[in-house]
Amino acid sequence: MAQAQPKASPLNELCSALPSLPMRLQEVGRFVAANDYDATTRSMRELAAVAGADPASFTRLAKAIGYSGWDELRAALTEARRPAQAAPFSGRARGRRAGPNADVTLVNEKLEAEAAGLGRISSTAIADAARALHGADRVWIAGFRSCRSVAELLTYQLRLFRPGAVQLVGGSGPDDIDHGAFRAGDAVVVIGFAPYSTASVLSARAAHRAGATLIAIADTIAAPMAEGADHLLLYEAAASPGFFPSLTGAIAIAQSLAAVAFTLGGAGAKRRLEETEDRLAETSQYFSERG
Amino acid sequence: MAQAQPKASPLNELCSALPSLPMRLQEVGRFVAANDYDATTRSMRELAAVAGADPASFTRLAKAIGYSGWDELRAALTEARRPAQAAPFSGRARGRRAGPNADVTLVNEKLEAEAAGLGRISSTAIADAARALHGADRVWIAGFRSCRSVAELLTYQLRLFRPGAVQLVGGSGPDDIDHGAFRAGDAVVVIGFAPYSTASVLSARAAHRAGATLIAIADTIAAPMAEGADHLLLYEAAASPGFFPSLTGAIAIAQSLAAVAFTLGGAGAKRRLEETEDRLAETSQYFSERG
DNA sequence: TGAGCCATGAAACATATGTTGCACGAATAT
DNA sequence: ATATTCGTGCAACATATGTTTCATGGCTCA
Repeated sequence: MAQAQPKASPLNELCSALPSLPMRLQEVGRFVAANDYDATTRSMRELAAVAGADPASFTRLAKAIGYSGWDELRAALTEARRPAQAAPFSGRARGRRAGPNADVTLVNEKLEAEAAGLGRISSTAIADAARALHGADRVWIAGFRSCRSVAELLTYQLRLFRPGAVQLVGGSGPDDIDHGAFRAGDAVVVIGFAPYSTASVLSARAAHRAGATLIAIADTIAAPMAEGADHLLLYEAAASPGFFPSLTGAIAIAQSLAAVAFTLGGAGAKRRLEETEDRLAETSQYFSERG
Repeated sequence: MAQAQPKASPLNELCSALPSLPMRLQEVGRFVAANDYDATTRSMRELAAVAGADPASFTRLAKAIGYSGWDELRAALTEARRPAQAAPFSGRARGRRAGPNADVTLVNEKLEAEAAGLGRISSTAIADAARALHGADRVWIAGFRSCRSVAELLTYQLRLFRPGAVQLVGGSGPDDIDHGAFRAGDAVVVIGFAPYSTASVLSARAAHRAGATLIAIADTIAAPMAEGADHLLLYEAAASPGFFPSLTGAIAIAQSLAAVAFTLGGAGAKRRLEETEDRLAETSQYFSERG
């Protein structure tokens, strides 16, 4: 048992220890994890009353996960919650040398670059495209290979409030691609970056040929699916280090697109969203503690 | 003339009342204002020791500002510091003012918040998880509903250099879920945020039960799939405005995970990636101008 | 079935907590 | 100059806090 986590957050060690604990302590532990702010401020007895448990359980919980008592656990939690001081943080220096922490450095740079990339997305272009999306009779979404995840996310979110009008191109496999279904009045969203998959380019061309509104999400103006696009949403795929282009920007665009389209949908969209959520909840797609 | 500030924060009323207080109470009051976090957590006597004052001063300070005692002041400070609750989906869709550029503003806010959220991802946790991924015999990836897109992206990227070892849970539909397939030595990645889909929670539990390494990507430490997780990667889903939780952070984590796992794979991973790309190119999955 | 173990709740314990009364000293008013 | 008020520290108070102990009930294992 090589538990070599030198400095884990108290909540982490709590959660990882949960499953091996007695039932009651699990409940209490979950309560603490879910209400960690109150755990640090209110008293043990108050917590017990709200959680519907015995005060002693908290002491036992603390001891069960290695602390000397509730006081010590609480102290650890408060320290973990302490707001980030405007600290000098000498450690954040950009040491680039490859050492045992080369991985961490890689991740840091990646995240930094992606955060910067998000800033270069054109919000007006997104708003325009969303209006086009809102006005379309039907919406088709095409993305293949690594872009498939973006396409599916956009499809999923749009379907929440436009159930019948949104279609994922090739949703049931490669044979499901029917570019002939595009019509004038439709909107087609094509997502892609270099190297561009053949299917995405064909989708874009078919959309253009059919007279549908073409919305391209791509990494370059020179992208093949950008030719003849009515709306072109650009993001930086190559900016971040790593072996593979980044999709963070594309995801951000997709989400913004869905969000704006939703607000344009107004009360009707809101109602349909609620209906969908209710249906999901009723069919117990969602998990609840009381199982 | 009544009070000009109808609903001032406790700290504000404290500061505005400071000048008219006795010297010693001013010192104590300033100390409380400067260390309000400790004021809510540490005890009165501890504060007195650090501030170099008498414990009674705190009680007197509270009464001087209009509270019944230190307990009441502390309670007010505690409530003021309470973190903003994450509202359910449809609940947060309301309340957005309609204007000519409301859409653009919405997008801007969203992108800004997401860029900020990326900064709070723990890169060391990702590096650790990637090592676990690298060491695993097989890798299972579970994500459902809106998280499905993240799961698919991670599956796709990992498969590029570990073709046989990576499996998407439920890849061929809901009937394809076989939690019994998890074994010790496997790694299981579960992605989810509130409201948590039942399938994801079941996957996490099955992984834990099977003795597999559980890597959870979630929005909260209190997430059900985080229980018993060997690696917990957190991102901010609720931070950004919009009708739906943001997946940008989860995508960023997935990509970083894949990137680090790839570097750990070394020359072998690089070779397999090249093989995969060559194969895709040969079968004309990729578009070329001369195509 | 019986013995032992463990989880759990209630009550008793020692202690730390917030509060209040008191004494002393300085500043102010008469 | 004396009397009074007010600010301040100290110490005692009543109480709430975290902890521990004990009795009970359910469970497992022999």
